[in-house]
Amino acid sequence: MERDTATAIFEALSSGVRLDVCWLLVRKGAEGMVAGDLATALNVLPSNLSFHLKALTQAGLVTGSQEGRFQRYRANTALMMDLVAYLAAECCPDNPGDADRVQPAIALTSP
Amino acid sequence: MERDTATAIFEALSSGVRLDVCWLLVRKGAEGMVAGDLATALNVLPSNLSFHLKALTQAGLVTGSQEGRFQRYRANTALMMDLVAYLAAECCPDNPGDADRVQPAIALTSP
DNA sequence: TCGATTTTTCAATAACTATTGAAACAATGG
DNA sequence: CCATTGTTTCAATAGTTATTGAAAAATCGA
Repeated sequence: MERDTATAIFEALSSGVRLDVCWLLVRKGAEGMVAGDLATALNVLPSNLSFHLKALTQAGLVTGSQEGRFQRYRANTALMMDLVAYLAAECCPDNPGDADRVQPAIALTSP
Repeated sequence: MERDTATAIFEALSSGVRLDVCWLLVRKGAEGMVAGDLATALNVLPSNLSFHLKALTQAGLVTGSQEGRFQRYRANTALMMDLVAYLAAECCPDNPGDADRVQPAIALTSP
């Protein structure tokens, strides 16, 4: 993962509302959630949620698809896992340069 | 890790300069780096670097210690690994609720 | 088609962030 | 004690971000 991609994703995750959206959508899996239900569940104004969903979409963390007059959003778990791998690789003190060796960094947190 | 802690860390990592600082300090390990050397290595004005180091310190990602008239900074790799564990736990679609099962999320990126 | 529903866009505002150069502060060495 | 070195603070500026309510756009059901 490139540095600018990483910073864009981190910026997208730097808001409580957006973090809530992401983790809620992750838990919903392939089913995802419709914008209105997300707004209700998170107690956020629809216009404000739309603002945050746009940011998350531009970062690639969620995708939206139209269903009639509803807009369904789903988490991009593949990108999220890419981020985990990137972070693990960079945080591993004896960094190998890419994300091939993520195990050691994880092992230290859950031996 | 609590949500507000996570958002604070993500915000700290949402700048290219701060990301560079973090990964450079991680690679330096316990030796760390002096502020001036960091500024030179990253080609950033000292006053600007100080601004970013302050942000990273407040987020807990780096620590500073005085050495004579130098200020040495080191990465807080423990917190970084906590973040990896948090992310992995939240991104794992069948989220167990905490960071105990990070392996499955990793395995998908490097089978 | 008409009215209702869902979502996005827009405008206005307030607050925050990054950058720069100058000044201030702190510590050292002569 | 003074000049120098390293770092931080400050002020000014420009750009960005979050929030709200109103309006607009899109879709559906009757």
